[in-house]
Order: sequence, then C-alpha cells, then structure tokens
Amino acid sequence: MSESETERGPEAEELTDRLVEVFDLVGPLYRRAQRKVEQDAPIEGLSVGVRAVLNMLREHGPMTVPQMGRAQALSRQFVQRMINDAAARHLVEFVPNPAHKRSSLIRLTEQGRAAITAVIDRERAVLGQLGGDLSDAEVAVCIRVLSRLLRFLDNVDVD
Amino acid sequence: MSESETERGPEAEELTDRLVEVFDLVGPLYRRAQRKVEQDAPIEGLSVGVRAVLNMLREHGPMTVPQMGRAQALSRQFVQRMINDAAARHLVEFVPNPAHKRSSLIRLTEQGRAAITAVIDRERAVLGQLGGDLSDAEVAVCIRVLSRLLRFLDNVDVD
DNA sequence: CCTTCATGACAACTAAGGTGTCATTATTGG
DNA sequence: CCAATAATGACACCTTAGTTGTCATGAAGG
Repeated sequence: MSESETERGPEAEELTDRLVEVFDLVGPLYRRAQRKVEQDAPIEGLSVGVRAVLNMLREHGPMTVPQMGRAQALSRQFVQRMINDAAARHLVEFVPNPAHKRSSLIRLTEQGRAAITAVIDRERAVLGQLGGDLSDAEVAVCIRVLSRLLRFLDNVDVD
Repeated sequence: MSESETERGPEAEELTDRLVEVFDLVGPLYRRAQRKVEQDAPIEGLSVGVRAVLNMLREHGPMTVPQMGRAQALSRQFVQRMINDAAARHLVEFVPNPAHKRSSLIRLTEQGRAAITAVIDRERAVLGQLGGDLSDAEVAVCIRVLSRLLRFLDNVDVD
C-alpha cells in the first residue's frame, strides 16, 4: 500500500512501522500521565509546566532558562514564565551565573525541593504498583529507544 | 532522600526510578513529535486531532466515537468534534452500526484513507532515516513497556 | 569599539482538549 | 412490555499549555 520506502529491505520497513507504533503510544500515554499528574500536583499547587521545570532542576541541578527550554523542547519564553511563576512562590531562586552575567542560574529552594520531591514521590508510589510484570532491563531498553528518538527529532528547533 | 517506598527491595526502587525517567522522556517526545506532525500534516490540512482519529480508523477499522475516545484517552466530545470535522471534509463517513443503533460506525472514505496514508508515509520516511542504531527487538520491547504503562494508567477515566 | 547575539519581559495568540448540559434514543432489569 | 438508567450526539464555554512577535538591554567577541 505504501510506496514511500526507500530501498532498505524488509527489516528496515518493519522497524519503521514499529517506530510509528511507538509514536501512537506516546500520545495517549502523555495525556493519561498528564491527567494523573493533574490529579496529584494540585495538592502542591503545581501546574504541569512548573512541575516540569522543577523536576529538571531536581535532577540536573541549577540551569539557565534557555538551557531548560532547549533540553525540554519548550520555548524559552514559556520556561521563563514557569520559572517566574515558581520564583514568585519561592520554589526557585536566581543565583549569579559565573558563565553568563545576564542569564542567572535557577536553583531550587528548600521549599521547591520539598514540593517537587513530594510530587515525584507520590508518582513513584503509583508507579511502584506496576511492579513485577516489567523487568529492569526492559525499561532500560525503552529509555534508550525513547532517548534515541528524542535526539533524532532534535533538529526541530524552537525560537 | 525519598521515603515513600513500600518495602520491596532495591531492585523495585530502581525500576520505579527508571519508570519516572520514561515519563520524563514522554513529554518532550510528545511535543517534538507534535511539532513535526504540524509541519507535515498541514499539507493535507489535518489537525493533530483529526490525524489521530484517522490513524485510529486506519489501523483498527471502523469504530464508534466513544470507542475511539476510550482507546486514546480522549474525551468523547473531543473525538466527536474531530470526526464531525473530518466528515465535513469527506474524510470519513457514517455507516449503520449493527451493535448500537444510535452510535454509528465511523469509516474512512477513500479520500480519507488517501490523506492519512500520505501523512503516515511521510512520517515513515522521516523515521526511516533513523535507521541502523536501533534494533527491531529493542523497539519491540519499548512498545511492550509503553503499552503496559498505558494499560496501567487506564483507570484514569474521562467523562 | 561596534556589531551581533542572547536574554528577559510582556502581550497577543493558537489550538488542544476538557466540562457542563440538554435532548434523544437505546438498553436493561423488573 | 414498560419504566428507569445509561449512552450518545450536539453545542457552548472554558482552561491552559505552549507559541510567536517584539522590544530593550546587556553581554561577547571579532
């Protein structure tokens, strides 16, 4: 039916099909996860966007706004809004950036760390129920595949 | 640091951590993919929503609107809107449903099939470039993991 | 030193997707 | 067979994630 394949043999075509399948899973998964987060995060009063930036800071340490935008494929301006929002609520603070005088580093405050940790812990608790059925190795492979896809789509530049 | 783990030993905790990682990948991936689709689909004039329902019909065959909503974790009303939109442009048609007299089955028209096929083919072409680096088996595992996660989150009910 | 690029700030906008509600029609349990 | 209940479609409104455009400013680097 499809004729757009360049000649790479049947395995390659099979792979492409499977990748399309992955993307068809990502959509619903994203929406369901978002809803779960929405049910939970409001306890701390965190929007999805704020949750995302806090989580980034949590696992990556202090970063600048533009860095975060690039890392998450979000527009610089959007990240900025989230950060300003978080700052207004004392979840993050600005610290001087030795590398760029204009663009300060964003760092979690104690309060911010507590908030994001609480959220993540609750998510972990939910995920924990998933338990057995999935092996560590499988999930690791999944992460590898998704990371690869992500890097591949990186040429889509924002801003 | 986190104390919310029930006692399941270190491997379980490791697994949970990895699952959190998966979710942190799904977000950016979803956004980047959406942007790629947006660059492409407009050629056919398909919104992301319409693309999603057409693709569902394409691989699952005729379904009712509520079925599609459940399958993709989308609200019934949203799917309906997308379908009505698609119907107005003769991409889908309504056929009597033997099982439910009120809720007709939605079926792709020839035109609709052509449109969604063209879109998917273009996506496949892009994905095809990803090539080597990823094995069929790995992607299969990834699909399994994501499917499992999806089913797990299914208790989140819309509407 | 001057040009260029990056950042922050702010406003306007788009679109995805949900929610609430109503009328209608099935389905089902008695 | 009928009443109660649930499912569907339709429509309107709303929320919010996320983008884009623009401007002023200040940094970097030739």
